[in-house]
This record gives sequence, C-alpha cells and structure tokens, in this order.
Amino acid sequence: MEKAYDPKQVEQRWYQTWVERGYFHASATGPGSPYAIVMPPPNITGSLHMGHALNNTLQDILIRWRRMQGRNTLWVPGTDHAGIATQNVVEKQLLAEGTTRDKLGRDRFIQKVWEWKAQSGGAIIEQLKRLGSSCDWDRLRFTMDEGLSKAVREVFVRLYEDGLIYRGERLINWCPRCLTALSDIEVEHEDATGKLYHIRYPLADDRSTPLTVATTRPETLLGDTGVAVHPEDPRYNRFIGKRVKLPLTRRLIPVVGDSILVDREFGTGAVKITPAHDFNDFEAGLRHNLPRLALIDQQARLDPAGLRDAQVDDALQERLASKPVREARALVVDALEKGGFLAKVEDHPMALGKCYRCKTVVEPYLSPQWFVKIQPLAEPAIKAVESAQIRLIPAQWTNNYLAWMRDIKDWCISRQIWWGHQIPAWYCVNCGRDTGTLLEAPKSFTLTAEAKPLVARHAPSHCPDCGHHQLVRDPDVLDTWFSSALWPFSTLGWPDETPELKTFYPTSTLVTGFDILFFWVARMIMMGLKFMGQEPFRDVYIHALVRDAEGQKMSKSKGNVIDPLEVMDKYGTDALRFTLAAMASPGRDIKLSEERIEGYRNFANKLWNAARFILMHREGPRADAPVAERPVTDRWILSRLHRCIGEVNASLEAYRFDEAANTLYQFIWHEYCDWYVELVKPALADKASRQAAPTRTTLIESFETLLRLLHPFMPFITEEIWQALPHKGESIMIAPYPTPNPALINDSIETEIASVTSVVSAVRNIRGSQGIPSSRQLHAAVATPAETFKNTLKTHHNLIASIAGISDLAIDTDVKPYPHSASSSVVFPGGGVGIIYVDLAGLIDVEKEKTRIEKRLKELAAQIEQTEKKLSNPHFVAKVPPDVLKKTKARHEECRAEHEKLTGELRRLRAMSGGAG
RNA sequence: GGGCGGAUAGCUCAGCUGGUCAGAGCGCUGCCCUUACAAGGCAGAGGUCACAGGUUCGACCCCUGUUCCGCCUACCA
Repeated sequence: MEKAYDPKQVEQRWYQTWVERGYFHASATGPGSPYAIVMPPPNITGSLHMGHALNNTLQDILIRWRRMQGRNTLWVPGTDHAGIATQNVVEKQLLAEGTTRDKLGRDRFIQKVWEWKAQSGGAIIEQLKRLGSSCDWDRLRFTMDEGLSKAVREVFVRLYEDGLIYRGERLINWCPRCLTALSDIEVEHEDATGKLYHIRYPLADDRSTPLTVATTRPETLLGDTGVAVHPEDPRYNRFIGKRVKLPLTRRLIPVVGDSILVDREFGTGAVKITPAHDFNDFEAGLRHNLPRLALIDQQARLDPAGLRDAQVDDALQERLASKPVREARALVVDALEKGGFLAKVEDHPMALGKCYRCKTVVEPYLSPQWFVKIQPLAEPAIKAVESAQIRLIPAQWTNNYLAWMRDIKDWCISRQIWWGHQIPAWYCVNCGRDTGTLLEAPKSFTLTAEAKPLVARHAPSHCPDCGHHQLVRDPDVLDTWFSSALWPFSTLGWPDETPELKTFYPTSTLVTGFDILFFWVARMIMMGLKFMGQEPFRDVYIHALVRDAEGQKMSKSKGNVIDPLEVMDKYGTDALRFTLAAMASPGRDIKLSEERIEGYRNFANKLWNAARFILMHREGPRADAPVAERPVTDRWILSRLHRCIGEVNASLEAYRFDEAANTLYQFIWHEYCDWYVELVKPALADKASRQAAPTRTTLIESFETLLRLLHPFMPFITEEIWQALPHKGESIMIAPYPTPNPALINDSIETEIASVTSVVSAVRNIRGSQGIPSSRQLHAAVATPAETFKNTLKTHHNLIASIAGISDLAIDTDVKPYPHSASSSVVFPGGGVGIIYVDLAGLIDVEKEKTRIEKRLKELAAQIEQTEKKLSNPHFVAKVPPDVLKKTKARHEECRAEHEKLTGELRRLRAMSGGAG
C-alpha cells in the first residue's frame, strides 16, 4: 500500500465495478422490504453544484445504508426538461448560429432541443456518478420521456374532467423577456427603493378641485378606468359617484368607494384603478364593473393600439408608442409635471417582482391561461401532513408548509414556450371562426378566452359539435413543475399498473432542499394523493443551502462558487461527501470552507494508514477465541465499537447525518487509532506473547466492521481497504451493515481501560509541561488507597509502562516521592483518587511544576465551593433525585481528596525550591 | 405587516425530555521526524453560553421582554 491515500486511483475503478456487477440495480421482486427514493431530477441544463452534491450525498448515504441492511433498495435517477431554462439555452445557441426559433418553426426547434439534449444534457448524470451515487441507472428517467409524457396527458385530462383544470382570462405574472406566463411562486420579490408619485386628477364638473392619488407606477395611469376612495373617509366620500378627468387623456373616469382596495392611512387615501395591469385593481375592477384597458404589450412596451383605445393625448401617444415601460414612465412623469398634475414625488420602499429564471421585472398581464383549481387538491395534502402520514424533517418546516397550503392560490400551468409538454387541448377551426374565438393570422392564430377546448388523451379526429376535421392544438406547454409533480409515480410506470409501482410506491424518503418545498414537494403530495390515493413518500428530509465560508449564497457572478468537481479532484470524493454529511446540521445552512474539506481528506488518510498498520501485522497466527477469552484491550475496543455502531445507526434513523459522521470521526480517530492501536502495539511487537494471536483477530475483525459502518459515507476508500483485508463477500457495498451487539458492551472493562489511559495521560501531561521528549524513558510511581484502582493498574503494569515510556513503574497504596519528582493527581473513573510521581532528576523545572499544580488547585477549589454550596442547601438535599445527590457527593469527595494530595505536593515543591534557592 | 430560524471558544458548529469543571472540528501555542500516518503524534491556551428579568434547590436548556442577523411570506397603491 502507498504511504498516502490516493483517491484518483481508486474511485473510478470501483464505481465501474459496482455498475458492471449490477449492485445498483433494484428488482420489484427482490428480497427484503422495499426502500425507495426518487432523486430530485436536476435540470438537463445544469452542471453539478454543491447543492446537488449535498442532496445526492445524503441520498446515497441513506440508500447504501439501507441496502447493506438488506432492504430491497431502489434509487431512481433522472433529469428534468426545465422548460424555460432549456429553451433559453438553446435559443442562445441558435442566436450564435445566426438564426432564431421563429425562423426555424416549432417542430424544427424542438428537434434542435432534443439534439442539444443528446449532446450536452447528460453531463450532470456523469457528474453524479463521480460522486459515487448508487442509483439504478437502468431506470434513468427524463420528464419528457414517452412514458412520463403519457402520465402528464393522463393527469391533465383527468383533472380537466374532474373540473380541476380550467381555462380563463386572468391577470397573471408575465415575464417580458421569456415571453411567458409564470406561476405566483416563480416570481421572486426583491426589495427596492421606488418612488411614490402624487398625481392630481381634476373633478370633471369642477376642474379646480383635484382628487390626488398616489402611485408607484405613473405610466399605468393611462389605463386607469376608475379612482377609489374609502367610503367612510370624510375627506373624499362626497366624491363617490362623480367623475374625474384622467390627466393626459380625453377620458372621464368614475370615483368609486372601495373599502378593500383603499387604505386611508396610506398615500393620499385615494387610489387609481388600472384593472388590466395590477392584481388588486383587477379585483376592484370586477367589483365595480370597470372596463379593462390593456396598454402594455408582451415585451413590456406601450402598445400603440392600447394607447389609442385609452384616448391618450395624440402628441403623447406618438412619443410613447412602443416605448419600454421604464422610458415611458419618465415621459409620463414629465408630461404630468408640465401639465401641472404632479403634486409630489417621494422615495418609497417597495418589493419588485422578478422572474426567477432571468431576473427580469415581471408585468401583471391579462391573458387567457390554463389553471389548476388547487383547493380541492390541497385539502388532502394538508391532512396528510397534519396527521403525520407524511413527516417533514426537521419538523419546523411543517408550519411553513401548512401555512402555504392553507392559503394556496390557483396554479397557472400554461407557458407560452415551445419546449415542454404541449397542452392536450384542441380547438375546432370551423367553430372558432364562427364564434370569433379563433382569430387567424397569416402564420398563426390566437385563441380568445372564450375558445372552446377539446381536451383529450390523443388528438381528436373531428369536432364533436360540427364534425369538421380541421382542428388546431393549443400552442401552450405545461409548467415544468406539472410533470415533476408526478415524478414519484410516473417514474415507476404510472398510469400502467407496473410491479415497480406496486412494490416501491409510496416511496420511503424524499431528500430535497427547502427552496423547492412549494414548487415541488407540495405538488407531488397533492398529485400523489389524487392519483395514487396514497402519499408519494413517508419522510421528507429537508436540507439546507450550501453557502460559502462567509455565509454568502454561492453564485457565478459573485465568483465564490466552490465547484464540487474541483474539490473531488483535489481532495477526493470521500472527503467531500464526509464534509457535507458532517456539516448537515438540521435547520442550518452549510458554510462550506476548503479547510474543512481538507480536514476530512486527512481523516481518510488516517484511515488509510491505520489499514496499513493492520495489514502490516496481518501475518502470524490468529486465534478465533470467544470474545470472553480475548485480552481486555480487545474486549474494550469491541465494547466501544458496538456503542459506536448503536449510535451511528440511531443517528441515521433520525436523519442526523452530522451526528453519525461526527461519531464515526471521533471513534475512528480518537479511540480506535489514538488508543486501541497504541494499546495493542506491545502485544503485537512480542510475537511470542499469548495475546498476539487473539489481538490480531480482533484488530482485523473490528477494523473490518468499522469499514462497513463507514461505507455509506466514504464508499470508495472503504471498499479499497476492505478488499485488501480478510473479508466475506464480493463487495463491501453489499456486505451487511453492522448492528450493535449489547452482549459486547461492557461498562466495567471500559472503566478499567479508562483508568489505564488516565494514568498514561497524566504522565504525558507532565512530559508536556516539562518539555521532556517522549523518547526519554522515565521512572514513575503511583500511589492510591483505592484497592480496585490499584489492582487494575497492577494488572496493566506492563502496558502502562510501555505506552507511557516508563522503564520503572511502582504501584502501591503508598509510595515515596522521588527527590526531584513532578506529580499529578489521577482520578479513577470508577471512584477513587491517586497520585503519580515521575522522577525528573536533573530535568525538572520546579517553577513550571508549581504553576501547573497551582492552576489545578484553583480549579479544584472552585469546584469544591460549588458542590459544597449545593450540599449545604437543605432544599437541594431534600428535593434532588437520589442519583444526582450521590454523584454530587462523590464529586465533592473526589475533589477534596485530589485537592489534599496536590496541596501536599505543592508544599513539598515549595520546600524543595526554598531549600535549593 | 405576518411567520420561522439563529446569536455558545479566534472561525464553523454540537449540546437529546433543565442535574457530574459547557463539547467537537479547524485555527492558535509548546514539545516531538516514537518503526501506520508530518495530510502525523503528545500536551496546552482559549467561553460571565447576545442582553435584561422571571420560574426552579438547580437554567446554555423553560417563560417574558430587548437588541442584532438570516430566511420565507405578503396587494399597503
């Protein structure tokens, strides 16, 4: 074996072997109780970032753990077609090639996207493999696969037939860059400082009396069809029913009373109403029967036809025509000012809605769209979580989820793009012409809100109303999240009744980031309950965001991205995985720093070198003795190991990846390597010793067990080492996961070894403070009146002497200090105190020694005072549980005994230095 | 505006239903190339657990309030 672990040589080789041997593949008829996870499908446009790395590491830990436990384990991988994002990418590419999607036409464009997907859409899958993900690649799915598309059509049709999907003209969020509708949650709100404009609207019958309104969007004034005041506002309510002259136009608009829209405290207390361009105004418009004047077009420019309809002053119409909203605003404000309408402008904090894909400011836009009537779907989804049929972990998310679900709005699912699942609705051209709901243009057509759709699984051959054969399909596609909402059952073959569906649905655990709780998780729950009649998963483990070391969100523009691929190259995949697991504390963002990864790289190397040591001592007879007959040190490590096994399993059950990782780290490094390997060296060095053979056995057995325990976290290095060790089976990844054996856990042996280590540590402490090299052999003597302690130490006399570097060790009830000795008290974990003297003739620095003892005395004095205070308090003695009282008393006695011993020692030192000086 | 979370060692974080000197990793200091490992070993320094009250025999933990920092959510134009 090499002196240092080199991940590069190992990772690819083992991954390939695992795949070739089919270990990742799951069968619906396989043995063991099913355990299934569906992977949150990354976008095909994506490349692996730390969020993916975390997400998939955690899933792989769960999957490998369950697989080793003998469960029938399925991890379904896949990718998402990411409608808007992918279309953007391909359009950009077309632009570089000097063409556009409109020039290509729909069919050829979609073909282009598929070509692009074939070429670059698989990158992230390869990257997931590098991470060690043990997914069933035979079941790789894509949201646009034929099977999944069939599921989408099925769901759409059934929801439509159930009256849960409808088409209608609503105000929706529109991205003027992506040129499509967005759902409410696809809009990100960003705080911004805007301006609040106070504008005078003169009364129609008394031009000298203005009604002043306040608005953040003065350009929309041209589309106002009313002004609202509060009906109980004495300042204004006499105006209700009158009309005002809309500035910059030739229109008169009514003043209405509206207590919902108007907040008397805000602004001027009067609100302009623009039903076509504001969500609240839209509602208000409905309440008061106000017309809707749309004057902003799809690209967020002022529409000439709209300006004309709005009877905007001719001169202004010309200047505004086709101007982007932002420019138009300046022109309108300018015109208002010149006309004397502008009363006041003030700074105003506000939230700007932006497209979550491209960050363009979204426009409320009036258009016919498809919606899911969500309330009836939400109700069962609320119940499933309330009743804990579905558990959210950490549980804090439950409130968030429930609050959002209870206040859910209808879901706009149509997108005006080409890449995606085209809506399975058709329209009769003949009927459309007759009713004027289908407006034909040279190369396209427009459907009004009243157009009558024929929703079907397959293209209908003729119109059921008029019998004509000329039908056109709805050009819109579905929101990408509509198809991912079906993921847990569509990937298993639904709507067909497959064995996979029967075995693996509901899936066991969903691992995901909180950022898509509403986008994805909530919708999967609704759809799963609706179409499968059962929740899609039992547990939802919600992990945090990965940030940089300063807590900033990683982003390309900030340049603070830590690329997982680079990290894997530099430190190895196992180190990255372990880091992410160890830092996955529930409910806290992960602040990733390279130093931390380096630390776990070192951990991997530590493990590697422990393996080298063990393999070095593999030769020689091994005694497969019953545990009871093995040396105490062996029984000790087995006891500790089985405690560790219990803890790791419990932590994993509780989704405490951080706890499990830290337990493993702590045990492997600081118990197994630091102590066990050291304790075992004397026995191994003496090949003839009776202990050598059983110790070799224990060493190898325990380490092999430890590797299996660690495997889900660090799959590569554990496999590499395991294969070099005596083992049963062909791969560690299908070897059984360790389970704790309570019979091996032994408190008294743990206490016994703890007393050995406490003496060794005491000697080392003296060495450290006196600066004595560990190579220098010393003489030492331990005195203790505690019989058990004394006997234990005597039993392990040679062991202590050997690993503490003591050539002459005396142990007795009472011993004589050396003339020049340093000393330390030793507390026996089972109760009792001793003192150890180390002969430092010619080496001792008495001052340092005094300082050390004085410091310890001070600590003890504080402790004694504290326990004394408690014990002298009658309330404490009366009320406290007996075991706590006992412990406190014992602690008190221990400290007093130790204090006494050290005080004597200090006195002796003072006399000594006094005598010398 | 509402909701959630956080504030513990220089940094990043654990600390389970209140009860033995408050823990870890990294960093820092000193000594050590001891035959698995210098990507290492041994030892050590470092904390009025944000602040103020309260409950309790006892509070990092429970309650109230305050300050600061995140995030989600919301139509105050």
